[in-house]
Amino acid sequence: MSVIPSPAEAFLDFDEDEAPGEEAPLGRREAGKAERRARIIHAARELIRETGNAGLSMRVLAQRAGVSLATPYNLFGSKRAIVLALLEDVREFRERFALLRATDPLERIFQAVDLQIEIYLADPALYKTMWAAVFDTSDDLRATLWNDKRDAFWRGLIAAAVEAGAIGREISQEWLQRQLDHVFRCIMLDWIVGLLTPEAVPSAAQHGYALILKGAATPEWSGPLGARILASQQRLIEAQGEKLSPL
Amino acid sequence: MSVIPSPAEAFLDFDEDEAPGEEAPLGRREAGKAERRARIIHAARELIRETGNAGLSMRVLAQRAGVSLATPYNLFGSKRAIVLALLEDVREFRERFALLRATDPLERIFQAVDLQIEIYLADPALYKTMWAAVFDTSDDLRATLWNDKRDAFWRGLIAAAVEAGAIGREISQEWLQRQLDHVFRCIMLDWIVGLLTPEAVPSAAQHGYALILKGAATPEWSGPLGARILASQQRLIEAQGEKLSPL
DNA sequence: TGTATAATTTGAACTTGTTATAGGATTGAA
DNA sequence: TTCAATCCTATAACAAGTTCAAATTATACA
Repeated sequence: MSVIPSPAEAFLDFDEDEAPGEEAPLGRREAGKAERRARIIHAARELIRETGNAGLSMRVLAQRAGVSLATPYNLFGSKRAIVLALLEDVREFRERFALLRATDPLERIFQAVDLQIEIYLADPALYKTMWAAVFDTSDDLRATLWNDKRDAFWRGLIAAAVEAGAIGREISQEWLQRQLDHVFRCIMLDWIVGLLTPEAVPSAAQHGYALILKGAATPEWSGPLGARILASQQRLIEAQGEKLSPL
Repeated sequence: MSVIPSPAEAFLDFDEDEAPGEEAPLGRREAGKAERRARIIHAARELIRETGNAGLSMRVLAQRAGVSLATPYNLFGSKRAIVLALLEDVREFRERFALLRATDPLERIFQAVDLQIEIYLADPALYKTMWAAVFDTSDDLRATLWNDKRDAFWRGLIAAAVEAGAIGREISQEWLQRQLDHVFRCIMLDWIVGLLTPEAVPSAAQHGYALILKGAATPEWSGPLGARILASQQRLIEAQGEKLSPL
């Protein structure tokens, strides 16, 4: 019985356990499969970068990858699964985040958000299609993006803020994280459909995160967050004045 | 030159100006067009209610409406536009909201959110497909849902809260509304893909709105909002304990 | 080593949203 | 009433995602 590996699994394989302890029994069949899979992923990256979202046709992809049209479906399951399988940025994200040094636990959260957005906006063609796939409601691949590693990272940041006394202990960390994620996701959505200009995206995220975090913060930490709200909305209004009104 | 009316226009027509002053020159051609349009809308409603999201095929829809396959495209433009044209709930929403009497301006916001959610959850088949169309990023119908009337209503609620001294005057009302909307939209998204059980949806919305509003609130109004955060997250955690973990 | 079995690629076919073309109906003017 | 212009409908076709039966290949076992 062949099981189609979810993008999340493929992603997990990539991420940490690079321990090559159990690669020995890789028969010729598995090796070929892995190579085809890699070729498909590679071709998909190329095609998206070249032609953008709409340019990724399964027939062109199959031709480019040197396989038949049905093979991507056997190996990944659907077009959407292929697009989501491109998401392996967490390694890069972790490396770059490790370089940041912020003592303030809330500052760390904002830096993480900024970094995430910077990565996405640096490669719009790729990540716009990827995020469009996230918002595709046709099939049931929702668990893909919110994998455990990603969750654990953000929950760690929030837990640190609680430990530092920035966020009240009575606040549910799980739901705080979730509401923050709502803001992040919708900002990505507004970005890919053009309701937010790239310049406004970081400020919009800062603004939303600051609002929610201030709602969850202890009184002592409320002040800086209020200042951050004002600063980010100032940037947003200014950017809006220059460009056409994005709303 | 025939102009395809956007769903937003059709929606606006429906909403307020029912003044039948200019219906006289409705020739036989226009009358037939209006009737076909109504038949298509009616058939779309039926089909979605019967078969759910995936069951709405354009061929079946055309057959059910007694028109040719091309007619819905001529009259509406796309399948997505038809689904979005089903959105005419604002009249019902306004009527029911007018019945609510809350002196507290923030309470009014929470009641409006609850009411909105109640309307959506009362007809899951229809509104799940409708919201799925909202999150469809393929074409450029994004301005449809966020029409001026809807915006004006919510902005009015926020402005009233500012006037009452509940929300700081230094807060940008436009961006506050937008961040609230982010939470609302993502909660709808989580609902339609099954990440949120119907029972959890109202509490999740209350929770998100309370967090953001507390972040924007004046100190005097912060206390009740904090209580609301705790109450809603309590409900969420309890609901989570009963069901399978929705995350 | 040879063969049976299971898994996997493949090319064709199916479904569905969308569009181009051709034919037909409606309106306004002579 | 009749003619011409215009708009609309319907058929067919196209493009893209997805699936299915058959061929092909690798593995397991004698």
